[in-house]
Amino acid sequence: MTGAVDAFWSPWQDVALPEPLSPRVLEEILDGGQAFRWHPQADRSWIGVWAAQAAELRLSAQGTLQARGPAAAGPAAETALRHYLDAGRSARDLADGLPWRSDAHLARCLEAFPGLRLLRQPFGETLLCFLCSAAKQVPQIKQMAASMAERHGPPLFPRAAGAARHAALFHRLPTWTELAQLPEAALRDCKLGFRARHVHQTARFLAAHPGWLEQVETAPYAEAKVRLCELPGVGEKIADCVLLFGAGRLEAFPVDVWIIKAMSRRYGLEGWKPAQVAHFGRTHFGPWAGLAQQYLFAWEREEKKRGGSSSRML
DNA sequence: GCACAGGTAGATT
DNA sequence: AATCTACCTGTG
Repeated sequence: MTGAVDAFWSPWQDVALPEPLSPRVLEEILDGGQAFRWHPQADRSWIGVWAAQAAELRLSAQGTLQARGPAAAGPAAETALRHYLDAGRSARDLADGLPWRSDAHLARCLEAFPGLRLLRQPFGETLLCFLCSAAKQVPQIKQMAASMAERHGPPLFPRAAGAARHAALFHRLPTWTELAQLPEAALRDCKLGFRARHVHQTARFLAAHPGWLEQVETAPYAEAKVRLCELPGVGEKIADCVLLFGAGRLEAFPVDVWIIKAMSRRYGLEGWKPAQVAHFGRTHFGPWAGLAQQYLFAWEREEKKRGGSSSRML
């Protein structure tokens, strides 16, 4: 006998991942700056929404991942979740292709976050979230995404007992077509600030160019990046984030201030410009440079959280 | 009160 | 071609 509240969710099911995860690594995957729509719950589970999908994730004591979705979502949801998590691919095997044997710092990053993986997020909403990311920290980006979804994205499910607790959560983000209908002021009301103009103009551009986004998503990396940079508010960093997190292009190597600092401190690249760091990263880390970037990023964030003192020496 | 934040684009050296 | 600066807004 389960209560009415739990009738909303399907039973918990194992999600077979190639590697077990620690709570710390799961947090880094879901809340470490690649996705902005996962919310930690009091019981250490995570509730998240992507496209028209919703799921709750938790770890067993053994570090295996378990998931449940809205009962109404049906069996296709499991396939969608496995794709989103890129569950068929081993993060360890992928990371093994990085030059950790000759790079001691990278080696300790890989060791510190075993199983850290890149998500396969929907292309369009990855673009939207990273257009909002300029000069913002993760909690604020999450706030903007939540606000846009709640106000301008339709609810995923009819009101149900279980959904009521998280009613505000269970909206999908507005599509670019829907965004094109909104006045810029509506986006400013979602706390986007000057990013509202970028989102608005991008939406208008995409509305005027049907199929553009789909073409860019499947174009070769170099071409896709050039095209993305044509959008207002998209520069090299955001283009690389969209391609890495929203199109599975592991050769994309986004260079933000964290990576500048990391490369400066750990690799002695003091005073290097972003474009120089990007070139170094691509050549040093190789075809999966974007994966390396995620490990480096996780390391720096962790150190800051620990109040790392070495970050200020030299 | 004010600098700063996971950037970009246009102006100014 | 390299280096400022404005752009919104919450947080410290």
